[in-house]
Amino acid sequence: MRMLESSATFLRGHFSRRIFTIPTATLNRLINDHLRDNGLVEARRIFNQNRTSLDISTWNMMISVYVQRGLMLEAHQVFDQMPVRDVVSWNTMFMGLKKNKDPESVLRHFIEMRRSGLNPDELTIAAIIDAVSGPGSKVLVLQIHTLAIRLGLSLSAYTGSALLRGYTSLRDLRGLERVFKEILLKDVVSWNVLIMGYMKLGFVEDGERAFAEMPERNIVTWHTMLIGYINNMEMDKARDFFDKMSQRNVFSWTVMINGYVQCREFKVALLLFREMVESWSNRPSHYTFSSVLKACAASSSLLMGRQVHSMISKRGMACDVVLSTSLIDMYAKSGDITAASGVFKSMPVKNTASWNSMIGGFARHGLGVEALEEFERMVQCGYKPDQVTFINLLSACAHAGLVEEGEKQFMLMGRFGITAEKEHYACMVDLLARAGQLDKAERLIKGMPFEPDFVIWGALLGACGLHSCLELGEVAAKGISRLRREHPAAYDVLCRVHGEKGDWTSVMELRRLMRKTKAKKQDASSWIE
DNA sequence: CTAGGGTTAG
Repeated sequence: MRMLESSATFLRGHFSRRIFTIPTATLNRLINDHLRDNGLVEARRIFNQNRTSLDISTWNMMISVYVQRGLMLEAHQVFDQMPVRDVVSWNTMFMGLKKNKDPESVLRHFIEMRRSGLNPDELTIAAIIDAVSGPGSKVLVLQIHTLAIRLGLSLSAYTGSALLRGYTSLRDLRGLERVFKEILLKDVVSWNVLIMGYMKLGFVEDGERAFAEMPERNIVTWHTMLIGYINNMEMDKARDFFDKMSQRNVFSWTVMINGYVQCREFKVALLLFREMVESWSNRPSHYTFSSVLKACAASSSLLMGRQVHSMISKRGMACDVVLSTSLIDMYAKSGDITAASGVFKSMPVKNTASWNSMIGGFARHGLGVEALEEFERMVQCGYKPDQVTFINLLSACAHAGLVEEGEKQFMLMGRFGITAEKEHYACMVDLLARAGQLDKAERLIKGMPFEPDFVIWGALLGACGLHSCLELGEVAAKGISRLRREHPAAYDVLCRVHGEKGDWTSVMELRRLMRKTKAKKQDASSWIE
């Protein structure tokens, strides 16, 4: 390190007096050494001082470093100042923009690159395909594919894997298989992406066939299959596959546990987590804990949640924003609002989701005033509320009977650039109807910019039950039955209840059922039997 | 000098 510093000083000293060129390799090594030692600032200084004699690879390396650290502003700055750019410069920028989740910019820059007369290479094609992949961009994927063919790049495994992803995003099975056949030397990644494509399109058996046929497999292959089974809701196959895996790591366990969470098998998820911990084979990661906390929250397993919390602390695991937010949610959903608030207060860094969890927690506990206060603090701290914030806030008002406050917040949503969605209207209908302002609720429904859905009619119906308003209740019930084609299962429930005319206790029952459906909650049950 | 595939929060 000292040697590096002295050589930097040496270089600086000479440059102020004379002009001579340092070999590119030396400069690159010097800058690189500084970067390795975290001396980004120093590296930049050397870079700036030799600006006039820099080799293009040095420029590219500088961009790459910024990109890798997520400093896109700096990367852009260097990129803009380059006297001349090559394909590597562009590719590095594409990767940065992609990491920054800015596909439009990737496309914009690509057009600019083409205008400058440079030809794309494999990496370029891959980056562009990823940027234009998605529903409704069929033409672009096909065009990039055409371009790749014209440049003779479509046969490579690298470009091929991107094209496979592109056709998967178009849900084009034929295209997927055609591209795969075109790849000259198929490597393990090509096969993995093919399997992923089959699984995403729902062709589980084709995925299995490819898995059997492929010449070599790695752990990602196994994970691709596992995730494929889970997303196709083949939980038995997934578990069977998981049990047969020759090697397992944290990722494998987490995927399996999270799979059970996704299909609402919370107890099984927690049992598997326990198995993982007791086997001492792999240490849970942030991902694992996050999934497990979700399972605790959804099954109101407060004791288990507390155990997980202390596990996180004992392991000295950095409690990041995501994990803390999971903890808040877990505590709030399993009834310990004090603990939720404690975690929230201890967070050094918060984001919108953390605030939402906290406000949602207050709502759940009927603490409308606290929710409103927390919302005020959120805005004062400069955090931007989003759709979810207002759903939570309005439902807090509804639960606490704060009609005027709720109406006020509903009106103020636009000031934050948020337009009211169905969920917000549902909260408002619930709020007004519960408070007995049934006419107002009805008028709100009529004035909505969309058709009322099951939840909205349900809220109204329930309140009609509360306030013994048969007439409007009939309207709501009819509204629900009109939706029967969309919600056959819900209609069944309704018919069962509606058979007993005038029995509003049953309507309350229905309303409870509907609320449960909306909240996607499992029956409250404890981890400790 | 750039390097493709697998998972988290409301």
